[in-house]
Amino acid sequence: MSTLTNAAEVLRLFGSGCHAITVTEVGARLGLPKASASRLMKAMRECGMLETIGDSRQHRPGAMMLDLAAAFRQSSSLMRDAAEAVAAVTRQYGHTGYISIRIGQEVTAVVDFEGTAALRVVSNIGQHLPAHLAATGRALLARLPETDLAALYAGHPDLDTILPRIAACRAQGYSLSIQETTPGVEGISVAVGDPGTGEAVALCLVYPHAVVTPQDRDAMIAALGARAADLAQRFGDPIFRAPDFSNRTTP
Amino acid sequence: MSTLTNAAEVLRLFGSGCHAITVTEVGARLGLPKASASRLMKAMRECGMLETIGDSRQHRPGAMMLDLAAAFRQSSSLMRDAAEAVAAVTRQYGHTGYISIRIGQEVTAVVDFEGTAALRVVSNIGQHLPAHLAATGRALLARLPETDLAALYAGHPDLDTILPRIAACRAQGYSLSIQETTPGVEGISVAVGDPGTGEAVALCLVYPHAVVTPQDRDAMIAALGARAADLAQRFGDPIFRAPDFSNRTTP
DNA sequence: AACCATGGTTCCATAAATCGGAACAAACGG
DNA sequence: CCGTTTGTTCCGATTTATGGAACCATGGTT
Repeated sequence: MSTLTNAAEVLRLFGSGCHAITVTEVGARLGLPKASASRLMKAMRECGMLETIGDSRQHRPGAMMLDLAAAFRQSSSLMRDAAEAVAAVTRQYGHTGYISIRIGQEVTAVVDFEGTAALRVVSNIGQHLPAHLAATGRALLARLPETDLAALYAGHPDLDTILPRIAACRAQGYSLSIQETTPGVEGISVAVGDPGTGEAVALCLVYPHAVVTPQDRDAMIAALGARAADLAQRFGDPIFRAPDFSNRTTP
Repeated sequence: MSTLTNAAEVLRLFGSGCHAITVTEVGARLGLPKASASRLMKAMRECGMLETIGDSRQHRPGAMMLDLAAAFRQSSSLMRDAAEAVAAVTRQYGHTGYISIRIGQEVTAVVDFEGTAALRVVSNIGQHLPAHLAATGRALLARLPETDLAALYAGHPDLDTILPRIAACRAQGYSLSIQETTPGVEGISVAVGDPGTGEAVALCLVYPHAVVTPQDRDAMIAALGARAADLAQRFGDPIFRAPDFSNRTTP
């Protein structure tokens, strides 16, 4: 294994809920001798990929990662415009909004806008969720051709539940999640893509389940859908389908 | 130069306003033969540090950088709590807020909260500014002992302007920036640190110059100062000084 | 359609980096 | 103060990177 690969493995350790690591921990989790872990992390510190927290032995990603994440977001006009669209809807309704992308079977939030309502959901950027268990994920999966979707989830234990659920999202043009990942939290999502780059993003609004009536919800879905439709037209997305309540299959 | 160093150099190219690069461009800007640039970037792609945009030859940072930036933010309870504090003030006044950190002579925004006011400033995370030209930067510089400050700016052409300006910030306990980096935009900032880790962050509010009266401004400075004072007490920051309008030296 | 120009990849011998075990140093906790 | 845990340095053998040149691919132009 080369240095670069090992460095990437170290960085990957920060993936889910891990904010700080030590040399020993890296050695243990990657199966590296501590000499190698020590040398590697020293090199990573010296080039800015890692930094120590204060002068403790704890390491976190270097501050340069802030710039890289920003570059990632800015690299796609779809993401920029989608963020702008969600921000507008968030301001209109006061509920937290964000945009997500799918990577394989997972979704990650890219940008978020905290709501202003008294009861609001605080979203957590950088957290991965199984795509089929999130509104954003299903909205994105619904964009895949049936064959790709089947291939992606081939052998998955819940395959029989997943496919029809995605199909329903495809038919109704939006996706809904009621207290699925977090108790009391409900979310709606609509996806749009850019055929020029092959990217797709999900626009999403989350709010406390208790404070929103079905009528409010439909209004927000329509608002999100209208913004997404605008994006779809501007980017020439041939897959986008606007929310259609007559095909509603969710409560 | 080792592979890791070169990889870091490549990533650093995304630093300021550059969202996408090609193999040739990397070769040119780093002075690498294109064979090396090609091999390096291929390796970086394979380990997730880079990805191509669509199937073009443009590269951007890998999606993993989103997680790393999130880990960076979450690694510090000071940053987390400061973000929470700014979010509260942003909701209260409707103006965009963010927190920044200083790295050498520069400041970078870490988290931001977009305002809700009709006229609002859209902040840009991941953008570097010279610390002495930003409200956040001066608030952070004012935390340095005079000797460290002088050392940091030794030989700087504007040294004679910078030092007194920082001293003024130190005396009044906050920092003000009127149409300094962006026409029509005004910002206020207060800094607080965590002696445990040696970190310091600046809390900041930005808004259109025209819509805020001096009275409003003082109220917002006081609100920001109160939140910062709370943080300072909880973290045991010995340097923090609350805003003191009797020492006011700015308009 | 053929061509050129640009940008990207592969090949190869040389040269330089990494590898892990073990000894060493530092920091921590009791 | 000492034992324990954690991190760093040293070393030659081995693996890997390096860059020039030749080789493909792509897209635009005549």
